[in-house]
Amino acid sequence: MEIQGLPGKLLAELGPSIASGELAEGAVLRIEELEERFGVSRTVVREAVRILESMRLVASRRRVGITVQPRRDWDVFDPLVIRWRLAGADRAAQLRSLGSLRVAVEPAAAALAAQHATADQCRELSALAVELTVTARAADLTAFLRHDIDFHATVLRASGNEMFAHLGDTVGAVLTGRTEHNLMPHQPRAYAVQLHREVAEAVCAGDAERAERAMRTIVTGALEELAAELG
Amino acid sequence: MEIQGLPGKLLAELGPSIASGELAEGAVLRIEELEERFGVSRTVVREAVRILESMRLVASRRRVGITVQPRRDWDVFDPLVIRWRLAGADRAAQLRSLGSLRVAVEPAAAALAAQHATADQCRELSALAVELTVTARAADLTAFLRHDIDFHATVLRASGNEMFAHLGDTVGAVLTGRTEHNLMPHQPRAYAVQLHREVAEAVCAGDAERAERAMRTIVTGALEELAAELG
DNA sequence: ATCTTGAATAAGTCATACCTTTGGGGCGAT
DNA sequence: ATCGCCCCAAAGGTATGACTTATTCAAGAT
Repeated sequence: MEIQGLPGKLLAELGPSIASGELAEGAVLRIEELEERFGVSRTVVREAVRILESMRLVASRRRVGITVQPRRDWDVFDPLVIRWRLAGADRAAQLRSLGSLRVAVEPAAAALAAQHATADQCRELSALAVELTVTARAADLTAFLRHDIDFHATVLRASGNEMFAHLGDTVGAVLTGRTEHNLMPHQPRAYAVQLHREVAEAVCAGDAERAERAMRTIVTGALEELAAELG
Repeated sequence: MEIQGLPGKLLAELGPSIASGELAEGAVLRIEELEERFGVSRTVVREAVRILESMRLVASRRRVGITVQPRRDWDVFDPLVIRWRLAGADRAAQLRSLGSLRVAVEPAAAALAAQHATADQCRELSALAVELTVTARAADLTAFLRHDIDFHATVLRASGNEMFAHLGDTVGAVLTGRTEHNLMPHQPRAYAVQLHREVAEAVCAGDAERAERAMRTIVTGALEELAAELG
């Protein structure tokens, strides 16, 4: 759990309820009601609500209560909101949004990585590319996933752009979700693995254009598979 | 102010202090100290701190206090964090990050917009392109800025991707900051204006490739100017 | 019908007491 | 002198009750 303590418990309950649409836009909660429902004090309820408010999932107004806000107001970049949506009924929409985001960001990150990656990061990318090849061949999806996440996170980090770097976890969540819901081929496609190797090579060689192209192929491929899977 | 009430006051003070580096990584605050400093109750302090914690600007530990977290942990996509950084000593770095993000996202958004824009959005884009032309010629920077922000926000919204759409405000903040700090030519370049018209046209014509290319030219140009300006 | 006013309601704030965790110092054993 | 254990104090975490303030809604006046 991200946020600790009792407020975290409330969040873990309320956040997903709202993100999944179970608590629809306009639904009203009251502090007192939440106190009773969770058996906690006002202090705790208020802190949890404040956090939801800062994510714009809810708005609190006097004499009215705590009302669930329309989706378009939600802070869709908040890591918790993303996780909650991925876990619930909104999963498909969230995956689509993130898919497009990846298509936009990851190729650009790869290009920057080719210019800014440190020697260590190059070594790590190369090593991860090897691991991907090995685990793909062995059809070890768990290890493959771990290295795949690591690979993309490393590229994003190597871009030298802090905002790109922060998308590492989010991309990780997407990949995890994809594997968990069997949106992945039973054995990773050799072609995709080959592209990862190419990204690693190009980044290490400082070839921004090739890195970008290879990465774009990877993420557009992923997006297409996703679209096919989700209809 | 985004977050209302007394906790908002604290945030408005603490957030910028941290974002600007005035309160450096590792600095320790105590609840009691903040109570006295701001003349508010524990409840209020705690709620403000909770929010800072959810942005990962600080972490709270028993027996230690509230410690400022290293930059790399910050939730750099949080709109408030972005605004605070833009307002303070971190402005240059934040603008650079956002510049790269724009280069990645806006062309992709323009391409999607060409496929998904509604008739209304097309009309709005066209009208805004006209306004840009007019206000640029009149060297009315204020009106130009307003329409420029609106233009980019509309393209992002028209992409049909909620995450892209949410970057509208952020891009607006960047453009505002650029104008306020005279990082803009005294009169908007005719060339840039022409590119906006081209984006509008291409989007309305459903020509994704041309829309993407024109938008890419705009944002890479902005990034280059920024780099030149900031060294 | 419209405006005013007042009462009811729910969030916002405060003060205080108490619980829980944890870092660090002191003490003893080795 | 060093190591390890234990206990205490410090600071955040939670609970509670009283009070304040804003806001809605409706009743009554115009």
